Amino acid sequence: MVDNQSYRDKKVINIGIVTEMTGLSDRQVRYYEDRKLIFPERTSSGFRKYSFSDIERLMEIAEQIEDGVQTHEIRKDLAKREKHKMISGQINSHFNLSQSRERYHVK
Amino acid sequence: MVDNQSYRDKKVINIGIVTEMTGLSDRQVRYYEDRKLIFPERTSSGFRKYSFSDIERLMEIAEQIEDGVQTHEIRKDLAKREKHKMISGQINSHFNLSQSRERYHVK
DNA sequence: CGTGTAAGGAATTCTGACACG
DNA sequence: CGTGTAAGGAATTCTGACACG
Repeated sequence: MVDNQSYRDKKVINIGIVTEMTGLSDRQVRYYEDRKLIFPERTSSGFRKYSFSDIERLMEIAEQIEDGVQTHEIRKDLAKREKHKMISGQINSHFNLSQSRERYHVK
Repeated sequence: MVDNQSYRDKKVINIGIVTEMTGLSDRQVRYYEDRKLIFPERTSSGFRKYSFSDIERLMEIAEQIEDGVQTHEIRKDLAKREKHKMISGQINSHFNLSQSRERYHVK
């Protein structure tokens, strides 16, 4: 079954639960989205929906921020990882959709 | 890691997503709770929170209802299953909390 | 019995902005 | 740069009840 993985990645969690689980403020969570570090989905009415893996990701981000890493750097690390995934053949949808173009601009 | 299981059982999903995923109405979902077929948690403000396994359970319930099985019967089947789990040593919290007393009354 | 619905209220989330630094 | 906050509005969820059957 591929189900466990899908539970981990399925975006069904409101921001309220996310802040509770991560200890971050909603302001922080939204800001990291603005900085392109996380990619929640939206309900038709505009509510953000997160997955468990988003929550894990946020905890990683929080650690780095505490260590003084800037969002810009964290973002570059993400790009690096995604690149490896591409190479290994694991396509990531948000990467394809929102980052592939940019990669050829960012120098 | 025990994490996959915890994702499955962690109650973090609002009723809106549940109705969307199961195709049931909120009225139905709440009714099945009233009938003691599912056991969502509550936020401090009273919002119901469901897990992925709750959603799976709801789909099972929906099937049985369609087959004309009454909630009362579905509930008894649940009790039966829980009993087996007890025997095999897998304690289930809601069973312990809300049903163990009852078992000695229900004839 | 199982489910639909209108009703009123309370809690959640959203965006854009000002603030500090 | 990263985060707090007050502001106003829109969408969500909650409960108890009436309805049908």
